[in-house]
Formats: sequence, structure tokens, C-alpha cells
Amino acid sequence: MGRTPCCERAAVKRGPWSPEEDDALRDYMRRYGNNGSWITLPHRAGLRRCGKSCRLRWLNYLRPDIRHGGFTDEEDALIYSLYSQNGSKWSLIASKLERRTDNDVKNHWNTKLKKRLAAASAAAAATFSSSRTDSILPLPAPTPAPTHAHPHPHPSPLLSFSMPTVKAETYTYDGGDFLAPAAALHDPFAAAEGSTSAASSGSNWSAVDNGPADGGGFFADFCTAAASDLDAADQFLTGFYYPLDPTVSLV
DNA sequence: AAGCCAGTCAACCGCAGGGGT
DNA sequence: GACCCCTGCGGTTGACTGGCT
Repeated sequence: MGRTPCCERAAVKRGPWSPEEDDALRDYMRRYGNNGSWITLPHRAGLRRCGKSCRLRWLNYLRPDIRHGGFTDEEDALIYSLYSQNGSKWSLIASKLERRTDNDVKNHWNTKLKKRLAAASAAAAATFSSSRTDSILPLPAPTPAPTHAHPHPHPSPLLSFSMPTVKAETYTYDGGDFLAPAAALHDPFAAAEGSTSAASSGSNWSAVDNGPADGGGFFADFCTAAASDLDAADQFLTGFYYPLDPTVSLV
């Protein structure tokens, strides 16, 4: 039962690649490229490795046109932005970054960016919840979505985004306030965490403009505003936290 | 010096989907 | 349409490393 393995496990080597194996694969790819299939490449290259392992090693490590580590602030901002728009589509995100691999971007997100965002979120949430007694964010009456991005009201020292974002989501209106969905109330940054929260339930932090650095600014700026000044946070929300589309429902 | 712990990243696993038969 | 093979992708694991106690 179960899935047929892509190669005979007992017959192939696993684990870290030795320099000799790297040389063999690099040399083979340089001479012949992957003419044929990855499955048969190990045999042709004289490697006792699974074809998938060879492919991964080549694409993520040995390929000459890739960079490792040393992500710049600009790249970080772009990753935040693309993640907020697309979720964990690492291959897509990597394709927008020059000479980066999906594995590298994914690791960078999981080890650095996600934690940075979580820390900012926690700080903002703590400040916000300790300062408010009501559980409803004071959302403004609906206003037409702007056709152009606003100038940034609170440039963030935390993350260098320049574009504001709004949230496209279904809201309810109780006659006085617009009520954000519960998930957003408890974790306004949940969407940025991806699959387990808002992103999987249809929330989508979308950019007003489609500039390359859009998308993640809301989190950073709200964090900054909330952490430093509650009024500023309210003002920030008033400015940007409004229904974007006709899915707004009045109850 | 030794043990522990957290961070990092290479590598693996399993699934989805495309293409060929 | 059903099946198989292969590739690509995203999630996860585990080895390694450096810092701290």
C-alpha cells in the first residue's frame, strides 16, 4: 500500500551532499544540462542519489546564478508585500526576487521575517488591548475606496513600506460602527501569518496601488502607530481600515 | 568544559497537477 | 476518461552551529 517511492531508498544515498557529489552533479549539468529527466540523471551522472534530491540540490544550491543569504531591506519589504498578497507562494515570491530560490525565501521568512512580524504584532496588540476597554475597533462609516494610494501618515521605522493598504473583507454594521470580523479584532495581523488564519478564510490584505512595494504596509504602520500612540493608531485605522468592496453587509 | 537551547538552513516528504499514452 | 510518470511546490524535519548558563 501507499505511494510508490520515486526511487529505491536502500539503493540511494541520503543526507548532506559531499563535495565530490556536488562536483559530479555540477560537472554533469555543465556538460549536458538536464537532457532527459531528473529521474534518470543520477544514473547518467554516476550519482547514487534520488533524482528529486539531485534536482533540489541543483536548483537550490549548485546553480551558478543564485544568491544565498544576505537579504536586503528592499527584498524583505518585497517579500512582506508579496506574502501579504499571495500567501505562501514561495516560488512565485522567489520569481520576483532576483536570483533567489523558493527554498531560500521560505527559510528566510520562517526564520526571520515571520518572527519580526510576530514581535511587532504582539507589541502592538499588547499596547492596544491594554489601552482599550471596548472590544470593537472604532471603524469609520464606509467611504469610497481611494483611486490612488494615500501618502503615508506614519512612516514606519520598523519596516520600510511606503504604500498604505486596505482590507477587502465582509464587515457588519450595527448602526453606529463597522464591526470587523472576529479574527481581525483579536489579531489584526493574522492575514500576514497566512494559511491558518485570515488568509485561508478569505481575508486578503490588498494594496490600493499595485506598486512593487505594496501590501504589507498596513501591519507595520499599525504596529508602529499602536505601539507609540493610541490616538495615532485610531487615526490610522480611521484612515485606512474601511470596506474596500461591495461585500460589505449592513445588519 | 559540558550541557542546553534556540536559530539557521539544507534536505526530505508527500501532494498536486501537467503531459503522455 | 483512466492511468502512469514526472516535475514542481510547500510543509516539515533534522543536522549543525553558536551563544548562554
